Amino acid sequence: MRYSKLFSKTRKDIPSDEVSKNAQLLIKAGFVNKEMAGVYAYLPLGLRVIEKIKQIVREEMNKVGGLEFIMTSLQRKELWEKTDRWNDENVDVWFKSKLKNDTEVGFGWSHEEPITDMMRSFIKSYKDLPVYVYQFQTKLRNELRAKSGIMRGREFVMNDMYSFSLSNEAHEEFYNKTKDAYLNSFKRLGLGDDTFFTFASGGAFTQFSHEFQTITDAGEDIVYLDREKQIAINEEVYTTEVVNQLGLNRDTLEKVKTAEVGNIFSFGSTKSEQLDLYFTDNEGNSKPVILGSYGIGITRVMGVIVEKFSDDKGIIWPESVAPYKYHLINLNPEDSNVTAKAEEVYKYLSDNNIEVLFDDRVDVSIGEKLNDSDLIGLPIRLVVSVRSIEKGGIELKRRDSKEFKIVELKDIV
RNA sequence: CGGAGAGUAGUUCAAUUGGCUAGAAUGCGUGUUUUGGGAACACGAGGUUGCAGGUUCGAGUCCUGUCUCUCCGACCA
Repeated sequence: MRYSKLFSKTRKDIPSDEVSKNAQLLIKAGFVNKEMAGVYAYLPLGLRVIEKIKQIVREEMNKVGGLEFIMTSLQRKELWEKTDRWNDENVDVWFKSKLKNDTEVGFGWSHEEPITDMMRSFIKSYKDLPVYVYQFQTKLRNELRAKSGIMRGREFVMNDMYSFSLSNEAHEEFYNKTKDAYLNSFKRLGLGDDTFFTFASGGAFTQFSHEFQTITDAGEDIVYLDREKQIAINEEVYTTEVVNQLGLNRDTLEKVKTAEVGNIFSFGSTKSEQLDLYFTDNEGNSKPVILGSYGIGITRVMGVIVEKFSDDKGIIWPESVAPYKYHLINLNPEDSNVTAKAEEVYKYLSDNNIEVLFDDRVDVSIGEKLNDSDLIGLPIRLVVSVRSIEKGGIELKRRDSKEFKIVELKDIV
């Protein structure tokens, strides 16, 4: 991609009303644009990051047997009335509207009810189970107060998976596989070292639900962490009884601030019973399907990554989610030799399907190009300049390092 | 939803007690110079001071309403 063709620009100043680090950096570097409080547009660079995150999660969900699909944003009121969650007193984040004929509809803040209802058409027999489906959906939530930049918006991208199993044992097995898939996802997303499996309040069916909490000051949760055992307890269920039950020692737990990046939840048969999702077992008995719900906040993960990986110059993307791997700079576009060499490098990388952002701008100062490169934060910077050619080639520098070396074309990849 | 604060150029901010043609930086445009860390100079464009109403000889400034934004709290299945 040629930077000269990219419409989004870096900027020196950011709107004063944006205080969160993630949104400040993402706006400054030209990844997102704020539409209104808690609502952000994702520009070409930002979208590439989202797609990278989605792809990692997609691969992990596929590994446990998930099938990708996509549900609707418009939802029927009746379904949510069956579970008593249409009422604004029970769910305070609804966006609601009306069809022209006055039929009330809701905008999807979750898809648990619609998917459970939809499965009534497809799950009739024990032979139809299990079913694991997931989607990447824009969720709409009428938050009373949006905050923390892209980490808590009114419109955000979420990966949600739903499991339909024929017994608690079968559910349990899938649940644990998914837990590992989640941990693996966060590892691949660059958050592995600071993301912990966390016991949290569970609702009616189970004592706990499980969250994946990433340590960051930008978070909104407090957890008590046992680093050795790699598990944590959310403040909301932190009691001596729970500590003992989990075989932990209160004295060795570390209190840390975290952001919830994922959540997995067992519904048992409660929701199936409410929405009438039953199957016939091999003895002809009618039984409720066992449900599980699993979610990863895609855009929140992006925000957390920015919060954690940056310095005073800008973002430092983990390689797995960086919009491009290489940031190629033609530092002296007025010099025909330099330009020819830079174009050669660009062609070489492009021909080999290697992701590269090529700063080919001719009317921009050297300092601005170098600063933009630090701000955007791609993993590897390649500079072609009069000086680099004198030294024998291309200057290669990692974003997270101060050292650089001179390399030739064939050494880049 | 409770509490607090703020809306002036694309952006960041000024503007004395209510008083001159609402300024500066940055960004943008043109030109000259410059070239390894957001370069220098010159010229230029850019505003219904969020919106509506009111008080006044006179309102960015005071009053009323309204919209929006931000922060703290509550909420976050």
